[in-house]
Amino acid sequence: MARYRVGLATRERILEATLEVLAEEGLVSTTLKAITDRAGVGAGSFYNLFSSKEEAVWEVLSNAISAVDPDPEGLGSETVEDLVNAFVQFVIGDDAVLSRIYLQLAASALTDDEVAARVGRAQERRVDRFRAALARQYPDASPDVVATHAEVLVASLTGMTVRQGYDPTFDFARHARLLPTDPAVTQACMEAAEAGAEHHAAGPATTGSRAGR
Amino acid sequence: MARYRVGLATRERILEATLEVLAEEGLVSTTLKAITDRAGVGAGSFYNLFSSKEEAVWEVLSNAISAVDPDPEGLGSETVEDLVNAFVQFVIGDDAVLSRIYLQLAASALTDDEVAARVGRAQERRVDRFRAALARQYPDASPDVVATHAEVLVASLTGMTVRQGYDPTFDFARHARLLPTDPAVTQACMEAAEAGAEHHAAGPATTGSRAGR
DNA sequence: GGTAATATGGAACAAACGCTCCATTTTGGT
DNA sequence: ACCAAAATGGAGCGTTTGTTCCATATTACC
Repeated sequence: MARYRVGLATRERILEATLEVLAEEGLVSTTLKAITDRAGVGAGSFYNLFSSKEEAVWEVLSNAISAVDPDPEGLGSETVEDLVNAFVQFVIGDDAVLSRIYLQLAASALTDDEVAARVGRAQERRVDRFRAALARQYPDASPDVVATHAEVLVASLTGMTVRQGYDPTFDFARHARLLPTDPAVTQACMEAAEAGAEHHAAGPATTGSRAGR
Repeated sequence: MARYRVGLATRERILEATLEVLAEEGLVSTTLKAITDRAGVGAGSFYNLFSSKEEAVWEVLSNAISAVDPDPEGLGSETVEDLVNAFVQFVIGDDAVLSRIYLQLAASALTDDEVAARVGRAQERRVDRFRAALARQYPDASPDVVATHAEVLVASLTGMTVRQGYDPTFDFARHARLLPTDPAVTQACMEAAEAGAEHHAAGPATTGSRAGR
């Protein structure tokens, strides 16, 4: 829709404004007026470049989604530490707005199937990369344990991102780097859980079954 | 505002409808018409009982927030396992709508300071209960390690709740129960991280410092 | 059963929403 | 310099939002 240089320039300006407004106002509260005001353009200019508000928003959101897992070049040699560090950068780095938008997305996934599908795919890819890195670093661990461990790892990072969202004093980087990377931890937990389940099956067991020291 | 029995009854009906609509439509997309239609009342009746839409919504949200940590009676004797099980019930139990609303809240905390404050307080209470339970079960662990472990534990559960949000096939209960409850895990991670940091300080270290198997 | 307080549904309101339309200006190849 | 194509800002469209107003119906106490 844009063929002159000025048009392409304002297009970029609009996308930038959309990103900022999304981060500040949230996904549903982002209005067209807020976008055009910040970009310094009229509604006519906007609709000359985008067919709808949704189109501009989705273009920004797609970038946010793919920005979670950067450096596709390092695929196949990255370590778990590398992936965790990339996640930390995503949350507290220069482009931290993206992680805020990502959380908005996760919330709207609850009520919007299309969003759920896209976020789900992105998250799946991320878990896969963690799984691959874990399998590379711990070749002796069983695939099942590695898969579960990757799942828990990504979930923990996501949860800390939420925490960081409403509590900016939370030391995200420190906590993120303290997550266990060794699948042996998960293996131990699985065995403990199994033993606990048997123990549970043995006696009727009240809800307050103590683990003790 | 309600003094007759019929008034109190419709008030309850409206709150119930609000809860349902909130869970289905999300926090921002919940409209007054959706609420009144589902409750089967006119707008006049609504404003006879509530001074604004926000008031009804907040009343429901407050309940959702406090429902995260039930059974205040068990305070002081509950185990970590108990707390995890309570969380699992919160997410996949009969009142699972509440966990959906809770996620919506966490997202709006990003753009609304009042929401952030309330969610933050609730989360703090929850971490405290985990910390207390951990300290009870592992009296030999250092308070600092226990605190960090509680933080990581709650974050992991929250992250899994997000996961469950956009992927209903995710086995929340299984993964939740596989989380490490022993603070020794966190302690080991802290020591490993410290060693890694020293190692990092020693050599200029590329981003790809391998952990090895 | 009379009566004042409360409850009820729906018409009507102003504000905000996404979007269209259009007169005007700017662009870029000739 | 010319001119068709593209870019621009803003008035205004229809719709939806939360809320108010009010005539009527119901309630509960004497």
